[in-house]
Amino acid sequence: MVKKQQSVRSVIIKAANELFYHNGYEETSFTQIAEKANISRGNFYHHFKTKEDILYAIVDYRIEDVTKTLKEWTETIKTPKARIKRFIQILRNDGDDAIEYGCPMGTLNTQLGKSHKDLQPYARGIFDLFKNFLTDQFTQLGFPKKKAEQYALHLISRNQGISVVAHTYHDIGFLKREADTLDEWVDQLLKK
Amino acid sequence: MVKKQQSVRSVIIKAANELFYHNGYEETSFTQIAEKANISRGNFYHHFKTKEDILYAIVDYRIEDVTKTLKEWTETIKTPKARIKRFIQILRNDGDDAIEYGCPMGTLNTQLGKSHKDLQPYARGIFDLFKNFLTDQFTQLGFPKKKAEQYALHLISRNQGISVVAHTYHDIGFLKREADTLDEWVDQLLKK
DNA sequence: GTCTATAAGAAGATAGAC
DNA sequence: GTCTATCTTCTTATAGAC
Repeated sequence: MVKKQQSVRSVIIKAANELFYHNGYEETSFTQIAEKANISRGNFYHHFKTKEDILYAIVDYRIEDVTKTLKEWTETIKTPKARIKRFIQILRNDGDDAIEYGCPMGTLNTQLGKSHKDLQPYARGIFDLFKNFLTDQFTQLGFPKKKAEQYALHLISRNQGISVVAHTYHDIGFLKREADTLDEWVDQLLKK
Repeated sequence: MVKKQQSVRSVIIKAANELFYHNGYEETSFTQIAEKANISRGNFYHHFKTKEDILYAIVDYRIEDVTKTLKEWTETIKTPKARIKRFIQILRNDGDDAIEYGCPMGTLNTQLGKSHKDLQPYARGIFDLFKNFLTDQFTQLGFPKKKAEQYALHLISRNQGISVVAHTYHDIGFLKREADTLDEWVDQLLKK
């Protein structure tokens, strides 16, 4: 069985993506990325001209990844309510990483909001994917567009807060308890 | 009227505190701090031996500041419920800064959680002040210790989520709407 | 495309004069 | 205590051989 050859560019992006998530953007050097990707520092510059370039590429990579995931959810999960609950389920599934490193989407935005304000609007595109997806679900449940959007942002906000506190306290129990509370919030809202 | 002379150490801490909040820890250089504090780079090292030293000093400064604030709240605000609502009110009062830079407490922890894992537990001390304060209020309202602590963390979590999303979208309307929703949550909880 | 070698600059940190 | 001058190390980035 032949494993599909990954392009060097793709290997670099995946290495950098993980390093940025674990150690932060500013704290990650080209040396580290090159080592993790098993290429020389010089070769790196053949694929990416500046450090910002790779950040853009990483955001694109994540957007592509999330888009694929949400498309799959839409196709395989039948009801809007179940899709909303699937979003909440991310907290439990990725709980260990969230405890250790926070939410990949949230921490990237928080960091860029300080060090690279020009790039932050671009990174916000990942939030938009979830926001639009959730808004769609609430709209399909009969809520007017504006209300649907507010509920979508509310859910994302709760999700982000849980990640921040769970990360700060390294508390997986808190995370699971709050995920349950979020599920209950959805149940209450849709019971009316 | 004579203005009280601030110590150089205090001036450095305040300058660094603002720079760390606005631009991030790793992104702030000694040159920037020295410029803002109007001292030479060399003088800086007379007061702080390493960059970590100043981070510890900043956390101490913030802890002192928050401790003073919470003491004042306890003395001037009569009911536990009103004190809890005062916590929520922070969102509205500091909304403009939150939109621009996020929550000072949350973003510091998020950043240290990546770049300086050893320092993060120290910075968590600021969270603990609010956590203990809110736990006290819920306890005084008759909730058992464990439940009181869970509600305290729930409130902090909601507060953090609101800051992250409001910062990401630079949306003050969202922040105010969600602060109102949090107030309602408290009303509902205490109505029972 | 991939490499080695190296440049140019900024960072944190130190030494020592005043 | 405060300054200027300097050191060392690490960073991003480039040049040019293969």
